[in-house]
Amino acid sequence: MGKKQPDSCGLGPALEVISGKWKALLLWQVHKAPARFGELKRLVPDISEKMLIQQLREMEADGIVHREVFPEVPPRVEYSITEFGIELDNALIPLARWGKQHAGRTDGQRPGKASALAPRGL
Amino acid sequence: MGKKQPDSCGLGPALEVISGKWKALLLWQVHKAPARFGELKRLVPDISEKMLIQQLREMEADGIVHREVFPEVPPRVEYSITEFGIELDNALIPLARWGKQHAGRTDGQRPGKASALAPRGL
DNA sequence: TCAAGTACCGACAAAAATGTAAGCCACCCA
DNA sequence: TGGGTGGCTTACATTTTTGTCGGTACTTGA
Repeated sequence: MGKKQPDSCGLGPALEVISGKWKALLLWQVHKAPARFGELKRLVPDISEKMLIQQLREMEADGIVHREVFPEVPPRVEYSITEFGIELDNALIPLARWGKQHAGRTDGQRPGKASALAPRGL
Repeated sequence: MGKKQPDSCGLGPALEVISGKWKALLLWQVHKAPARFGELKRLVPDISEKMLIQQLREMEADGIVHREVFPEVPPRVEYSITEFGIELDNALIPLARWGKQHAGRTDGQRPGKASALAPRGL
């Protein structure tokens, strides 16, 4: 970090925020509607509880999702998208369109990939 | 892949294509101007040769950069951005703007991060 | 009393991504 | 004959990310 490079285009922070295996998927789920922990678990069946909570916490720290505890019985925790998250979502639309338009050129070509990242159905 | 989910928004492929530690940076460099191997090495000083060639090859496989060998002496290899890559670049602009606008909310908050991904100056 | 549901935490292990260092081959120049 | 450049390749090590599995605390229902 000695010399500040003139090429700070903002992509770094942005990519960091969504580049978890499940983050985009989770962002999209809470974008559709607020959801509670167990609900998200059901919506994204292949995620483990550890990963679910971990990614949610990071997204919370990054300000794109909001976590609210309702002191009821049984306890209820709801995750919802923030304004900040909605803007991110919108910024992702062109990228999604790009991926959709040219689907098939990249996907399925590399056999050894596509297992760790991009679970499926993005 | 048993049941096709209705939520194929294209983000998966797109994220897979740019989510390497150096890919966005490299895409941006070849976007500015075609460059040869050693040139890229100089432009992105912290990348190792192995990573450089690896990421370039993957980007080539994904169709976003083009590799051309000039049978000269000394041998010359030039990497340039493709049409496909330019479109990707454009699709990334809103995302970059998002990251730039809200810089500081995410960056620098998590001490243990920012080392593996997003080298610097994105 | 036992099972089940909700929302987690944490140790450990596997897998994936990245880094380090060395070597290769063809050529040029001295 | 030896060193330097260009564009790689390969083996191996380290770091980062993700997964597995078990446990916690509380409460309701059978």
